[in-house]
Amino acid sequence: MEVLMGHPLTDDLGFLLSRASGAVVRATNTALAGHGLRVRQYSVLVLACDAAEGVTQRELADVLGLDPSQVVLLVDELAGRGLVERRPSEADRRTRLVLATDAGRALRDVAERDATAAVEAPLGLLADAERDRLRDVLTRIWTAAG
Amino acid sequence: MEVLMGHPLTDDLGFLLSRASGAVVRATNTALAGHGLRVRQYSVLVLACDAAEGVTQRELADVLGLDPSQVVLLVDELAGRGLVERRPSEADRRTRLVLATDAGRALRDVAERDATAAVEAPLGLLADAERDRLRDVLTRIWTAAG
DNA sequence: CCTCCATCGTTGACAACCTCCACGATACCG
DNA sequence: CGGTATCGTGGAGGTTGTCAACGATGGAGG
Repeated sequence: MEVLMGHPLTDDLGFLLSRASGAVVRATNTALAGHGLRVRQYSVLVLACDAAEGVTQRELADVLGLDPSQVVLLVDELAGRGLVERRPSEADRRTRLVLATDAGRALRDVAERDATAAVEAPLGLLADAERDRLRDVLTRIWTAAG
Repeated sequence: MEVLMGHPLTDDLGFLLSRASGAVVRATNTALAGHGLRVRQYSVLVLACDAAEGVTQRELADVLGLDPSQVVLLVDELAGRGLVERRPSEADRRTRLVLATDAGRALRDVAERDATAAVEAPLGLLADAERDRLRDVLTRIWTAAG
């Protein structure tokens, strides 16, 4: 069918996706700048804090949708600040488990407050049901694109 | 209340947004590579084709959420390939209107097919109602973040 | 008319990011 | 034991994001 609609581009889901994502990332970055963090680093830190047994860098790359070589640099920066540490895995000596330090967990807690506050403006106006629905749709898009 | 939920990061809308966006942009970029286009350029081209009277570069920057300096380079590349042209505005001589050429419109048509086909995998599984809802939510996020 | 200030496009510099390729070390399979 | 695959790492090259200037033009107020 595809009869006349509004602006072709502002109807394109891919465009709307990247534009909204850019805005949110921008806001989060400025909020995290006070802690010397960028969103990428913050994401790695959260994942490290979240995994009691540590996370493989390969797992980080898969979850974040990044190239493994990027993860190396991110973990380097976090480790250089003592927020995470690399521990060799006993099960598979190729992998190095990334674990959050106490300093890392502490920073994550305070940074999380600022991060959520920063996206309160764009995302806060969504109803709870809408947020759940959006979460579901975005994860489905991600898995379908894998 | 904020009681226990799933993975903290995979519940973060900002993260899900940027991850899904990255996947879609990646797919679109590889699809457009055959035409020598990237998503940015393609977006500019679409907007230029869409505006019969031409678009100001400032308008392009606003709609795309980009820095004006980026728009300059994008239009340069498109103009260098004869896909768009810059015409001085009579109303405001500071601005230069970006207009699509016939070649630009022709390329846009064929590129659009490949672009939509590329995102068919991640976005095709969404029902029409879901897509409308997603469009609405994403535009609201964008305007709220402005 | 003239002055002050805002806006548009443009340029340049710099950091961040993405993509790809290659390598050593280790694991796994036969 | 030999061949193949995976993990982390490094490097190269291109793309994007951010910011600060600058000249040219427009617009408002005296």
